[in-house]
Amino acid sequence: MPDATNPPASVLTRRTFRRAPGDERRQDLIRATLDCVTEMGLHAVTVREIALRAGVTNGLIRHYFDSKDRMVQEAYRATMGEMTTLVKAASIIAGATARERLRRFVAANLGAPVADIKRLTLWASFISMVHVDAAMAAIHREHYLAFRRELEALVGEVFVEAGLPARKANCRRAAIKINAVIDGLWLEGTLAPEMFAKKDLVAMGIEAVESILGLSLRDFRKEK
Amino acid sequence: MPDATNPPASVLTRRTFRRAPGDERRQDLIRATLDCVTEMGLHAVTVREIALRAGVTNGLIRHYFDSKDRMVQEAYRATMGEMTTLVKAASIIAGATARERLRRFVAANLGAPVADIKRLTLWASFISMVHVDAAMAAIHREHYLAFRRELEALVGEVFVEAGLPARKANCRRAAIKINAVIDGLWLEGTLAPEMFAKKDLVAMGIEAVESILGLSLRDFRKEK
DNA sequence: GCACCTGTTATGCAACTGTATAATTAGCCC
DNA sequence: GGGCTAATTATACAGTTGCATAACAGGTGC
Repeated sequence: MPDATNPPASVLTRRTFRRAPGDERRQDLIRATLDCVTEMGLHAVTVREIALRAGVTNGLIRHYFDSKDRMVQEAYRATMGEMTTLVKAASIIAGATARERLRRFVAANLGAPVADIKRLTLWASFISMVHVDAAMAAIHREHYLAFRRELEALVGEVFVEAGLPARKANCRRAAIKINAVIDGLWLEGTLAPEMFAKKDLVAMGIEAVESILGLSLRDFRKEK
Repeated sequence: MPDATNPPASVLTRRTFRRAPGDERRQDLIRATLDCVTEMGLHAVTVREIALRAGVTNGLIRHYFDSKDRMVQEAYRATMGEMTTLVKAASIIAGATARERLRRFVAANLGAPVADIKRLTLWASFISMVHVDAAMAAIHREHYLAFRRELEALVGEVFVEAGLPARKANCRRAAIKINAVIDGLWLEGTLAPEMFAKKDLVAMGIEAVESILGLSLRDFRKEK
């Protein structure tokens, strides 16, 4: 099966290759896995297709992962971690008020590159495994809790900043509701993007969060 | 492969069968498909397993469906229709106020049998196909719009009942937000059921909807 | 009770699947 | 520059997959 990088040369030559340093190859394989799930759906993913996309032969996969299932689990972990990183990067800015950070948190979740149909396809594929595969369930749980904990802390700061009591039970309740709004709008907006202007989606998210918290998220210090 | 209902008898006897009337067999096959997706995940579903569960031989599937993909699509349509029916049945009650009906609508979405991990597994499996399969995208769109249209109408009635202006744009915006809250809480509560008391989830849903609408959903006529 | 239609079974096939294994070779250390 | 190690290729294998086809038989109409 000669390709551009490996011309047939002589009939009996082996394909040339390079040894990838560090865990570069591992990353490539995970990335290829995610691409496959995105484009073909989890049900159609095969180790051969993954290897093809990563530019290696299929035997190599078993050198890096115990099994195909294990590789898919790692891919799940990777994609969730990526989303968390993206949202954190967008919302953690020095010197900003809690309100401003919460607003950015919401906006980051509902805008590019998080609100993306490929990402949603990955997410749904993996979520569909939670009931079937205990390892996937554990990964889900881990990331859900981290997400909500972060949101809960942010809500607490917002309450304090507004001079309101920040009782833990209240923060948790609010965080659960806000988490729901974010997830739901992310789904709606990503699955039917032509039905929402991007800014509208973010605006609705912020409005809904304001309603739930019972206070404005506008940053008066900055916005005059 | 003899089983209980078809003992080997003589070595050369054919398995007995009955001709199912109407579309009974079709329904059986769809139900079997849904069971398979629920228990094994979409990626592991095979026509043989489906046939086994439906109590027929695998060749029969092609007699009812053009292909496995087509059968999965029909199963998607069926499961979404079922959820819609369940929610409608719970919220359409004669003589109730719009507020009461909206409250029931929310409760029906967040309680059994809609908030169920098996149902969520089905839903996620199918959603993961929306980006890959145009037919699945069409089915999703159809049901999403029906759901939101229903919710939009209900919100309009609630506004009117409360003596507020029910402008279409406002109703739509509110419906989108409420839809998001319902979807999000449904996800959270179903994926991590041990973290929420059932009544709590419904209570949070109703609270959030009340915040978004800016009015109470308590039915004063009935509740004293 | 016979014939006919079609729902149903039985069987086969070629392609594909995940994984195991052995042979190769790239790159590093001395 | 000559090994040594392990990353990588190549190949094989047994089981599975969706689908096609032909034979069969349940039920209906007469």
